[in-house]
Amino acid sequence: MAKTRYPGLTLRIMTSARPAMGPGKAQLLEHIEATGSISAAARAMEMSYRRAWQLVEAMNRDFVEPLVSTETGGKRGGGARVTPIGRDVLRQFRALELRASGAIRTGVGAFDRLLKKPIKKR
Amino acid sequence: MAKTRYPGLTLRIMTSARPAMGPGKAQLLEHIEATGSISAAARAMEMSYRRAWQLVEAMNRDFVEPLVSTETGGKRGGGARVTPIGRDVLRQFRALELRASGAIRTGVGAFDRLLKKPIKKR
DNA sequence: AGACGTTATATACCGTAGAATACAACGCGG
DNA sequence: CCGCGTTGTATTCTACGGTATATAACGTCT
Repeated sequence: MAKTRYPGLTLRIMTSARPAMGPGKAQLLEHIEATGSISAAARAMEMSYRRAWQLVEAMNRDFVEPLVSTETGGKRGGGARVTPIGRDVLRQFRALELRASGAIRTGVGAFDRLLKKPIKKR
Repeated sequence: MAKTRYPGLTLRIMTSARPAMGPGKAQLLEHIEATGSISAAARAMEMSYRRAWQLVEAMNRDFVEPLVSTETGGKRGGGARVTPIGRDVLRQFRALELRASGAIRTGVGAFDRLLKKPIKKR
């Protein structure tokens, strides 16, 4: 999964009520896509299973269709997959991050010079 | 003070350690500028004085010069003013928000159609 | 039948961010 | 000299987000 971060900014898409998509949920979706499991994704992110599950539940609730489908039992004991709309949401969000990041890149430099510690880059 | 929000996104400028500037601190600066007092700004935002003061302290610590200067005693009992660099930081941050918001405006529309509840607008 | 690794859910616990409260210092004005 | 409204600081309390833990249901495989 992409470990891409966008230096110096965090972007959150807000609904009227609460944050619908942000860096955390996006990364979780990527880990679920990579591992096929909520619990494996949670372990990879060093996040409790409960929290990961709650984030998945929130995403499935807030969007018109579930972003993650799950099944219990079976060969692997169960699993989770990112749905087509889930991949779509993820791709769109990453694109928005990139565009926002690109739009402010120059301005961030001036801002950086006013800070003691530099902007987060990695 | 400007009550401008940028529909659908929140932007935070991150240093290597922690968020250096975001919607909350920006709004606090505007209230301090408008009222000439940390406590009045806190009351206006329905925030505890302590929290407002901590945010001011963090900003004064993280930037090369204080964004807010204060004095105790005197006619009004004391007060706080946004320094020139403080106004500069605020202006730059609001500009960054605008540019980021503008850059993703079209994409946010597509995102919106995937959400049950619409994007925050006000 | 039983073991395994998941999802799904409940419950108890904890760490900490923030609120509430209290109080000293300051400086002007009555 | 005292009161007022600040800043600045310490202390206590509370609400809550998140962790840890336990357990049930599920389906496949041995």
